[in-house]
Amino acid sequence: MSESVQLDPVDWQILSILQDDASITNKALADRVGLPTSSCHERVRRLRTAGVIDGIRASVNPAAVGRGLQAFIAVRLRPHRRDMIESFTAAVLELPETLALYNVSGPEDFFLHVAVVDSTDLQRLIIDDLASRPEIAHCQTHLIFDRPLVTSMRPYPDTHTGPTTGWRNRGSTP
Amino acid sequence: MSESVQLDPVDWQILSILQDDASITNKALADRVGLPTSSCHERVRRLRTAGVIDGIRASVNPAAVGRGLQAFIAVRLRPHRRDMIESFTAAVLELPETLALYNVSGPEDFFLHVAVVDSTDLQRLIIDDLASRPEIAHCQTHLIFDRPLVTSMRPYPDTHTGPTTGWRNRGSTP
DNA sequence: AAGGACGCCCGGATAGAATCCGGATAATGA
DNA sequence: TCATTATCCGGATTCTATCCGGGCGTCCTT
Repeated sequence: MSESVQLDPVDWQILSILQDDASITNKALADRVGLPTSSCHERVRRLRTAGVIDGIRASVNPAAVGRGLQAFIAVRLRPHRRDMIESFTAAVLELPETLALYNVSGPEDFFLHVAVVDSTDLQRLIIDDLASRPEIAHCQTHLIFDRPLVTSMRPYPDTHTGPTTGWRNRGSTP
Repeated sequence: MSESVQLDPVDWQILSILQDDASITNKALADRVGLPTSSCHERVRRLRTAGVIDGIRASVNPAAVGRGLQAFIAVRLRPHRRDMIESFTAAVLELPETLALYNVSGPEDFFLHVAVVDSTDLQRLIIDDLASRPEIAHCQTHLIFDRPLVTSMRPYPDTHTGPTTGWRNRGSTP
């Protein structure tokens, strides 16, 4: 399912547009990439069934719903036992403040990305919901300044020397 | 623009569905929340113009395009000067490996979220593209195990005592 | 308390898009 | 060179998004 798929420049162009705004109509998308609607539609359908596009999602602006503050909380657990890891992740994913949880290597075990109302709310979250948990040994908080700078999935340039994801090069050279 | 908006339970229900799958048709969405299509459409339109929904985006599965490894790189800069911060962020956002860049408080200055082919590729990225930059004092890499657990933006339960985002409670009680 | 104004809900009509299908065409391998 | 296969592409049909007008409940004003 996640076998690396060969993508040609038009596919990447489609991905670039859809990652930025997937509410565009197929007709407008087709016009922008210079394809008939049916071909464009077929491309998108293929990208979805291949698992390259694994979902179309609405992104909610946390600040617009009163969550003006975001933070990363680096969490270190007590000597790891599988059941403790599972109870920790289950509890964290239930919290409405949680945006994402990353299990990472290094001195910290987890990076927890949260969106809260303000610093008071963050303090409450850490004290009541995290530090009180027995499986947590240590928490370090990193406030996120401004809005995170998010980019989209882009191809390596074709001059790239490392392991390549390949190109299909379907009839693009006249 | 980012003034906190009042949302009722139906709005949150719509947000929950659209954050999970925004490719759903308005008709199907309306059926799931128990509203006529026109009312549902109006709700969604309002959520978009209010900035609560700030975009509909396709999410690309990095593994499906040959980027099987993700990592956070915690970056510490040399004594901060604004121009150095700007040159650093500009350079990082140009890298095709960059997924997101967070400017954070704490001992580290930035968390850089990247998707690369494999550990060799990650090593190349750090050595060639990051450590070589004069404004970077230190990099600490945290490999991300498995797939990150991502949740969606959810409301606080109404029993929540902290600062509330409020409810509209539009005619939900017969 | 009564009146008025505003916002929201809702059904229907129309324009436009998504989707399917068959033939044409180019790439691939023997 | 020829057969095969995958993709491209145009058109027709079905479904959807979207707009519009009326009705109703609620809140504010006086």
